[in-house]
Amino acid sequence: MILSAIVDDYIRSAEPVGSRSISKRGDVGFSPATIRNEMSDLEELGFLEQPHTSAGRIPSHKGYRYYVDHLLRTGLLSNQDVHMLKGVLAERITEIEQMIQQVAIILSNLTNYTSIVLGPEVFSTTLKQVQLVPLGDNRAVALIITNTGHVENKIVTIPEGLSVSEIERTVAILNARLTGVPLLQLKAKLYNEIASEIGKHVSNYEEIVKTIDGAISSDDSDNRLFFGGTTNMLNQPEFRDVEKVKSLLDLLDQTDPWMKLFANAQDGIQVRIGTENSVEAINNCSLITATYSLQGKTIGTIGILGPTRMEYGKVIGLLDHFSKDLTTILNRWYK
Amino acid sequence: MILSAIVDDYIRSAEPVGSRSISKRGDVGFSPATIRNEMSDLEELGFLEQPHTSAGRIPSHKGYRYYVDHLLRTGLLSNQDVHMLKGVLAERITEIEQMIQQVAIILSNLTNYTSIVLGPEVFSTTLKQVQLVPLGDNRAVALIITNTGHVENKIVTIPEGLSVSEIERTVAILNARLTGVPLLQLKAKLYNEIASEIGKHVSNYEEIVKTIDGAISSDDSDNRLFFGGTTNMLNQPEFRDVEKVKSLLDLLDQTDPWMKLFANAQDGIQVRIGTENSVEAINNCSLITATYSLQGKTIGTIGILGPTRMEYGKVIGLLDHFSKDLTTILNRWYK
DNA sequence: TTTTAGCACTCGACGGATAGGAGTGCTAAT
DNA sequence: ATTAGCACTCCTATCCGTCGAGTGCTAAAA
Repeated sequence: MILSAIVDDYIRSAEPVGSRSISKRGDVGFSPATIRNEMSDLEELGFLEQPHTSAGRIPSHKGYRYYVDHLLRTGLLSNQDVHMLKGVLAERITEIEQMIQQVAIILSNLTNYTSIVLGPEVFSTTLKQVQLVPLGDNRAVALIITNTGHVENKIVTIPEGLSVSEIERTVAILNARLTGVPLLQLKAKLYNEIASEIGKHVSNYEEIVKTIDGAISSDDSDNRLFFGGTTNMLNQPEFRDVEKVKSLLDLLDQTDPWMKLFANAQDGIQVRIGTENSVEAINNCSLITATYSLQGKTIGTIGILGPTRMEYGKVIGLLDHFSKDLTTILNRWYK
Repeated sequence: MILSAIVDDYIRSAEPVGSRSISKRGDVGFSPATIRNEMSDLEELGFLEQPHTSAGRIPSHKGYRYYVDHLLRTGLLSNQDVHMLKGVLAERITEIEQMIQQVAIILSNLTNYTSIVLGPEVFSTTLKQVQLVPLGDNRAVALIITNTGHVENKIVTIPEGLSVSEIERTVAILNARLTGVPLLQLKAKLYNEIASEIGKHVSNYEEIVKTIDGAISSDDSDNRLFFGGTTNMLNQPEFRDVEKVKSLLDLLDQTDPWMKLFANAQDGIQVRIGTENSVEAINNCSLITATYSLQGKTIGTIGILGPTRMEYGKVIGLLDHFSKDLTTILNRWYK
């Protein structure tokens, strides 16, 4: 009970909390002296730490962990929040990416922290259709359409001396053989199986295979990561130091670290506190993530990054609600 | 000569410069006392200011302006820089936007300031071709291809009860009548001229005009602005205060202010110092811009944002070189 | 045995005082 | 016209004393 009170207080004030202020709150019916004794014990057990002698206590990582695992009462969403959520998700949006970006913005607005949203994962996204649209000048637009409704276009140069019927046949083969194949496997499949088949129908197939290769090697791996409210972090007192701001912003500019952080995401809500995050720049932050899915398969992650001193209850409640709503909407949409 | 020395020194050290340190530099052959007299005069004329009595002087906005207009010797690019530049621009890139983004990154790396690049302007970009690619399910991908080589795709829902030939006819009309029209005028033209013509050939033309409208109203106005090295600013001593960092970063998140700042860009290099920028958050910054063009028409802007205390000579030289190279390459490419 | 009151002690934050130094402005000499 | 010299100003850093929040311990109370 005392640990819970300390964490709550610290989350609100960002300052070491002393025995007297706990006692005065009313929900703990003990005198400061008693609380002091307990706090001393809690410190010995590793749940609290003291910035210096004769200062109040602040929760340690272990303390936060215990708080999250055992003491937390997940906050219910306010009506206002739910209403806002409904409004956004109800909008008819044609592309999944637009929606994802919207989600990132809303999340950061509601929490005042930074949100990170990972769009549909490449390895569960499959090819739905390939289209080639001629532009003249030996150029064409290759359209790669995925099962998540995303359309990607790429300009390709068509090899010399290829007849229209040859091109049509090639596209037909691609569609027949590659539909339903995960994007990540396209390349392997192209070389292992399709290339030879194309060779049967088309003359200089080496050139054309190379062209296809260029078209399908997607370069949008970094388009899948969206951030919202990056400057919200600057409001937190733990980022009053410009050096820390810089290292965080530099991190937000990169893609790789986030992929690693999100890679081992299990289904459901996950809370990683401080050094539990493998990236050093956010060792005094906590990252809470939730997954969303399509047709029973997890396809993406939404997350909130805040200081370790973040409002776990509220954020967990929000992410839980959000991820479920997102899943529902996506599934209804793609039926 | 003395003003020049003071500005140079201040740019390097970021600290008020005194008479003694100027005298010691050697290139001004006077004693501190003489320099003091001159400095006093310069202050009276408004070129210098004193943070407080008995501190050194720093250049005022007027001082910077005079320095830039009359005293500046544009720094030549180092061989290294030129080489790096060539390397990037030589790469064969299929989309103009990729190149623009590359440019932003390189600029910020070379200068250690923040770069802002405005891609091909909507009002000089014209439509080259419209294509409709059916997806099944009453859905299709509309492709909008511009003269700058950019392809945009949008998913549209085709109104019920429209025959294939009707659709084909509609697209043919669009291509015949809209090719060469600036993107910004598409909408007006659609309603004023095309709608009635479509009406002659197609039954429920209201629905289809609405669909076309949805497809051509581009939402990528914010895709045209690229930033590079946003965190570079944090290295500058004038941004040791988190509040300033926040107001700058908030500004970088927006699009509108930059459009306004870039709107009245004339051809060639333009230097705007401090409060000459209409946006308050960058009143202690300078913005240097240069334009690039295609077929003689200015189509975009590249710029560097730094503290007023920025290395004008180096940056101006770099931007000049860069914008010319960019123009050359673009023109060669689109011939 | 648990809880509480009392008290001495610690340590950081805040404020005033002081010394040092960089730089100026003025005057008189060169 | 330039320079040396000197008094003066004002910022910065440092030291020191005070204040207050908070602890830890001991002894008394429940």
